[in-house]
Amino acid sequence: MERFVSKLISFLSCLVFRSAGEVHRRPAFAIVFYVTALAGVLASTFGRGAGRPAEPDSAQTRLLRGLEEEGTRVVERRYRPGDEVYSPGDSAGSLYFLLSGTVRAYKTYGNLREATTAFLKDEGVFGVLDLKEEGTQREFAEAVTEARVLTVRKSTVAWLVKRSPEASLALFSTFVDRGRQTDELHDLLLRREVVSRLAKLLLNLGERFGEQAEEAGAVKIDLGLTHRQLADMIASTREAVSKAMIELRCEGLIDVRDHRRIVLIDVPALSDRAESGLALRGSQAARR
Amino acid sequence: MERFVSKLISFLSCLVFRSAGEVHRRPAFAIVFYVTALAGVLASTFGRGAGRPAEPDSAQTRLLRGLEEEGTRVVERRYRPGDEVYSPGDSAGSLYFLLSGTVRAYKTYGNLREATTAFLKDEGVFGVLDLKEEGTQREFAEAVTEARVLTVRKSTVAWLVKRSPEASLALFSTFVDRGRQTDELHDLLLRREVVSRLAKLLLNLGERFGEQAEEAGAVKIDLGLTHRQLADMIASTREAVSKAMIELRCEGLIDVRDHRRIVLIDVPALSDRAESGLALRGSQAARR
DNA sequence: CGCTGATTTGAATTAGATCAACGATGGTGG
DNA sequence: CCACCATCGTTGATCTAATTCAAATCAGCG
Repeated sequence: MERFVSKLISFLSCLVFRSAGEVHRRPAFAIVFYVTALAGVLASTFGRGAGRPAEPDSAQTRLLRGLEEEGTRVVERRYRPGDEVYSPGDSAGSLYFLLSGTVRAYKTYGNLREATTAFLKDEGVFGVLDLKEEGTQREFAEAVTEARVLTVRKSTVAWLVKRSPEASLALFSTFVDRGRQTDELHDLLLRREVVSRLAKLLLNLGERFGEQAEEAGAVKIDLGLTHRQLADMIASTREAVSKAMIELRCEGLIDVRDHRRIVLIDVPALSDRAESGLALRGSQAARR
Repeated sequence: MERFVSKLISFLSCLVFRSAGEVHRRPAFAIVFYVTALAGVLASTFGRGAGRPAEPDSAQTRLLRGLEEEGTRVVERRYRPGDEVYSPGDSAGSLYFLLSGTVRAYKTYGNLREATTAFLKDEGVFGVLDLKEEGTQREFAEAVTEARVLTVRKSTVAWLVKRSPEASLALFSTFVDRGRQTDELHDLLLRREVVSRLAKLLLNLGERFGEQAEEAGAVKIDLGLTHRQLADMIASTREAVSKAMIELRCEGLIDVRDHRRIVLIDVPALSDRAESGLALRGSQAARR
């Protein structure tokens, strides 16, 4: 009976583009602080995250500074872990700029599974990346950690773009950064085997969020990611990730320290693992 | 022995980011016509493809008209089916605008397989979508049919963007169009079963390239795609596509007429097929 | 007419999803 | 402070779909 109810919920939920997981996980509604900010306020707001703030001269910073100088109206919101920023069907009239914290965008697919399509930390745009106000969101976005997000109406951005070439180029760069991540996601999803996908993911994460580890050449990924989160990023399952992680650990390519601290020991070898599903096998495929 | 040679070639080829298939398929070098064009020339060049020309007011047309009016120097090249536009490692200093014909971008992965990451007809940008001149290509691009491509240095585009807000917005739209396609590719790759992926692909193609078929509500896809090409678009194999096509045909969702003319009979049903790997089954997954 | 490449079919194999079960962990509320 | 509960990490057994391999038919083209 419980099972049936669960199914029913999931079915109904799907109708409105929400997975059952969604519903279960967030019984309480997001608590959001609204801060209507004008130029003066913004000056004190940007780049002061608890975590590593956006680089002082990143494209995003330049863009937001542009907005600031023009004295446009924007909204900063704070989210707590698990809070939803938007979900499919919501208006896509704004762009969202991450100021601090971590946010992920994801889609649901198949039977109640979710695939993380973007993982942002401390900076980055999200939302539907265009300047048309009409559309609707086609994916979910939620805060992973405490996060500060700046919401800007697209008309405002378009107005700024028309006005300032610098802002235009800055916006470009911001979008392009996201584009590159999207490309990496492709590379990831193409790989057949879970180990390959995982290896590739770890390399990507290492490149974007990695810190110098104790050992020379080793990279530390200190995001506290669970196996489930990793699974969602490579379109697989907890169990499969578990096994793959163990495999990589046994091969000495990675190491996991005091729960969740992933260290990439041998990056070149990891790359190999990521590329070749198995370079060893047959390889007569695609001979045309 | 032959087999060994084939392996060796493929191995060596991979080192320079070229699949063996690549090498085998194009024994002759691409023959390319260079047409250095200035403003006056361009006026007579744009939008006169053999195929359906870009809409007179598409973002791309506006953008190119902008270039034209500024009298900037661009290059139009013609490619024959199978000719390579660029491959990984080539400079990414230019943007490529498709004027007529069909072009695809693809990556190689696993053991000599290729995945089509973009499929453009009559219009669209390709190349590394940013305005930095330094990088290198990370994928292949080849002409599928006879094609005319306009090559524009990124510095030229950047210069135009700084100069003209309209051009800036037009470039934006052009990029955004590609972004949407990329998103669709994600949706595609996430699906587990081949039938789902294929159904989704056909729907996408129908939406982008479909024509009204004889029957009401039916959509005709007349691109002359082979099963292999379809397979490359959904990261699968010829055989699997064959079977999936038959399955869809038996269910009366699609029809194939005189070789390669695909007709989507029942679009709504096809959507169902695309969404639910199988809505019927277990569905206890991801219950957290 | 004989080629090459495309399509179709079938059989064998395999990777991974699914399902179940258990100890460990960490946070919550009493 | 402790009991409780949810989630996490791990393992193993089962099952399914898709790749791989092999082979035969068909279509179009020089």
